[in-house]
Amino acid sequence: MIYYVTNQKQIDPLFKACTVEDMLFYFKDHIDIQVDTETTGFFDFKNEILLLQLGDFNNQYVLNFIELTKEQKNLINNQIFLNLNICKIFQNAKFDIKFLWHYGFDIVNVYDTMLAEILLNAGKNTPDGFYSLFSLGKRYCNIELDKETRGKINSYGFSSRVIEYAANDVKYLETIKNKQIDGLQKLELANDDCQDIYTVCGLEMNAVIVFASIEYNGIKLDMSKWQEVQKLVLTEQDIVARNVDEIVWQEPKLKKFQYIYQDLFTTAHNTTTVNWASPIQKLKVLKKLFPEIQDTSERIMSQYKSKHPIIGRLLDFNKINKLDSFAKKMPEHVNKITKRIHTDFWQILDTGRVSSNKPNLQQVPSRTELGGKMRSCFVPEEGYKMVGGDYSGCELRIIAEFSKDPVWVNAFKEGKDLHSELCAITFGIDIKNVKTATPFKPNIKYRDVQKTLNFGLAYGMSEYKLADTIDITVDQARAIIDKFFKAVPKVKLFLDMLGKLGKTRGYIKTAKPYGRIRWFDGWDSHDFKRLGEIERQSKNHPIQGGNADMTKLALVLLYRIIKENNYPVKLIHQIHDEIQTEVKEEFAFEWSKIMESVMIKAACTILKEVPMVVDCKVAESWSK
DNA sequence: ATGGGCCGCCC
DNA sequence: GTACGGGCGGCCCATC
Repeated sequence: MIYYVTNQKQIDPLFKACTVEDMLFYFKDHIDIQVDTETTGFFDFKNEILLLQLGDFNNQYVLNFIELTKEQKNLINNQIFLNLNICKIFQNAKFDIKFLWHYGFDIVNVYDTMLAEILLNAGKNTPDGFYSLFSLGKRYCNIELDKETRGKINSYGFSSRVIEYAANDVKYLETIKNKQIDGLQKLELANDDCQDIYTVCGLEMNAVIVFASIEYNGIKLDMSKWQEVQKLVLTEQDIVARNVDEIVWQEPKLKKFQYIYQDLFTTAHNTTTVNWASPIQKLKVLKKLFPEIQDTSERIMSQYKSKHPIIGRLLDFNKINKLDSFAKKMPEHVNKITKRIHTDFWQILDTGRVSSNKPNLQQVPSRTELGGKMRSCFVPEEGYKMVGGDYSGCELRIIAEFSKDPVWVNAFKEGKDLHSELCAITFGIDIKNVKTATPFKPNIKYRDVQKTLNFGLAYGMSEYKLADTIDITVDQARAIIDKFFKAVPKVKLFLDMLGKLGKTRGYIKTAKPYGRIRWFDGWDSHDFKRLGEIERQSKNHPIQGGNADMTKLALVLLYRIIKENNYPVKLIHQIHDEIQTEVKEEFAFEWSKIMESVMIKAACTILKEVPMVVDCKVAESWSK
């Protein structure tokens, strides 16, 4: 039965009229309630809720949200949303939660059918729309839900079709949830309590509220500072462009090309204007100098760096061009109402990591000097500080923990520098000399080779890639890798075991207590390219995914602590192994200590033997 | 308008 | 018979 909660005298006979109080009475002893909202658009601090739907399989209540009084909203909030005993089931909860917060509601105990479905299928090749409610309805309930009506809902009143559509959107969620939970339990991704944060399911269902809050809070961009940096970028870009131009002018082989900066009076006839931002045009010009050059990427071009001065200039151009596009775009993402930037997270990638969209705040430049300046434009409000924490050497510690290699474990236990320790062993040199040049390449230090190796092995790096990365021959690279694995045999055993496990079972999991699963499909025993991929992904998933599990747990614990104590702290960003918060000035130092201990506590859930180190800093801006 | 490819930014 | 894991997106350019 569909109930329509409204003040209207006449309603469609298909529906029953009822009051908020009637509805609350019906839900009194429920443990699951299915929730959805219909809104005027995507959440942007301006769009509004039109309908709020609450229901179970038998009865769906469609509330005309515009007519709800403050008292009625309070009742719904206290008796349903804040009721710990009632699980609120959503499809894509993050969307609705932000709207509900905007109207003064708060929420605990959430289950998201979309997230559960993503967990169940991580790594699988799924078609577009696989996680939509329409698709879930079909798979789990064999029902064809209406997908036309959404978007045709307007604020002029609600037609019967709209109300029926809205009701159906919450009718099947509980059925879907129950079937998903069966699947999740079979894979040990959930236990009887789907909110248990020490299972993957419970972790994600708690984390969705945290990611909603990070998006809702947003992050402040100091606009005038940003414009200053943008000017610096433009100045630099101009210099680089003129440098390119000058070299083209001086190079006889490039006589017929010119760049826009070419002085009009000296321009020769029959010239072609080159857009250096175009890979195709750039390649055409470079082929005049190096007919065999394949593309204009940094990887390829840098091999020609010593052969012609234009190469270095074009590399500079590519980089500064990139920074320029960041500089140009970022201000467009500042919300008109909040004056802050609100990203949109995708909560569960195949490894369990999170990605960030529109804008991607996980790729704000930081490595170069100008990049660092761009990052420092992200600031706290007046009277607040930025407090950030990051896991130090997170992935390397995970390798140490699970390989149990004594060299790695001891390096972390004793707080030594792992790269230097391993470097001395791999190359058989004294630890004091790890920062000296290698015999095969005088511009590369021993320790840098080791660093590349240590990080690369978590990705299943081959001798070809190592050779490419540090510019040595494949034979030299192979010799280094052999020596390295001889020095730390347990690491090799561990990684080989993971690679084999993934290939034989068709899936791989992160460590206990989580065991986040990643499936491998679309391959057969002859498909060597795919098998190579699976092997590398099998090695990487427990490492990268373990990092993701730990960071998500830290976020959930931090969110709880902030709420319970009403701390003046906002979670504002997450970058894989880093968490950023905005904190009232007078509380910043104390918070940095709390944050450090909570992040370490989260890490200890996964790392039992190897210690974790968290670098927590109070700062005036987001920095490296 | 749309979409694929190039290339570079992040961890 | 491959050749480094996980991402996003601006820009160019071909295509419609």
